[in-house]
Amino acid sequence: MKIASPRKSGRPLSFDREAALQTAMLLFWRHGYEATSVADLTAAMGITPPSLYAAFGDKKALFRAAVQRYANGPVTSAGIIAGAASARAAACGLLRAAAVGFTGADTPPGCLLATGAIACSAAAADVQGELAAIRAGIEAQLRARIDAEGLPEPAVQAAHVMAVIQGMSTLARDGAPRARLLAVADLALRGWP
Amino acid sequence: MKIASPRKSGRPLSFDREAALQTAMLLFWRHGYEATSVADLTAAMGITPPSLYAAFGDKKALFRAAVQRYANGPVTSAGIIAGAASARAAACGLLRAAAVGFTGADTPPGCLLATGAIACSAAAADVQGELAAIRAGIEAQLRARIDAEGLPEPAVQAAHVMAVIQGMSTLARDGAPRARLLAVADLALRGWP
DNA sequence: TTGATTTCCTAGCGGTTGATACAGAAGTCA
DNA sequence: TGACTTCTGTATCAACCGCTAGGAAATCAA
Repeated sequence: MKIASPRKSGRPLSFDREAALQTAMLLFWRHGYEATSVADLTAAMGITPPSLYAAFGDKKALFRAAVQRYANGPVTSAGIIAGAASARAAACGLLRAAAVGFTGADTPPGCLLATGAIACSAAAADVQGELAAIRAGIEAQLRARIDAEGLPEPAVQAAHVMAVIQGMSTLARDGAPRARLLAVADLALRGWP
Repeated sequence: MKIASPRKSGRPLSFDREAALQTAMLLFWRHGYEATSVADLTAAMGITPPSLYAAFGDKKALFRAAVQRYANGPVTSAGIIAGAASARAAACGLLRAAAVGFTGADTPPGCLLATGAIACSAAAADVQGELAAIRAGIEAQLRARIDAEGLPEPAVQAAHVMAVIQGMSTLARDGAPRARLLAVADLALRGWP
């Protein structure tokens, strides 16, 4: 039974797997899952289709890995929520992180989780569901944080924050600058209980 | 020169053009522009490809006609904004109409303008831009309404309302019921100046 | 060097995409 | 009735889709 360290031998990889995954993530981020073709991916990653399939499985698995890389970056929603001093601080942190993350100079505008698979064919329904599950998880964590403080309407408050975040993704895609998004984030908290 | 009424002669259409357009609109609404194939459309509309192309031009023109039909329905954003008694009433009307419109029993969840062409390939960049222009137009009308009353930060207020509306589309797609969306709409107005 | 192992690229698979040539059918006109 | 116009279905186009078979090339242990 193979326990660990499969003693790699044979021809080594000719490309940086993490760099290729980063490139794929940026493409998916900009164009979404279905509108990004394998030909687009291989061209941007600088590899051929067989290398892509050998390294990542298939297009769906590559997208999942890209989403994983996106969600587990230096700033995570779970980290913001858990590390905040209060539910209000958690909501504020999420909104501000979204405003900044959706308007990065070196990244596509908007949010991969929000736009990666919103309207897609039946063949991508599972991918759509996975992103929805991630969004639901973030919303549930925020709701639990609000509920723990005994604030009113935790579900509605959490849903409102999520809606503003998803909407800011579209605003960013439509060209709204970071300052505008940060102002919207502040405004969204003005109705906090 | 052909002035008007091109004196239709020849074989008449064997299908109801408006009903077919309605069917196409619902398909685009659910799956978006690119994920809806011509084969999907012809199957649902009950016609063959040549009939579709003769009646509507091409897929892009059919989508534009569907968007037109969607935006010019019984309830329009421009009508809500123009008919409201105040800027606050306009924002409230838009938010509530969105909550209701995104959770119709006989229509797909969410908003065609929000999800019809969010993340798409370069070939659909023009369609994406057209939807963005429609969104920008609605936001501009709302902003003008706010500005006319001398309220503070009209641009940010309008952007916030638009963000909540776009976000509610995603919430609806993820299964949020109408009551939840209406509660979010009310909450979004709590920070009104 | 030899053999085992792994990755590499070339070429192409079957299927789907949006869109159309063609010929006949079904109407309106005189 | 017959000329004319328009719509209809069949059958298909070239291009692209996600994906892979097959063999050459590169690295390892021995």
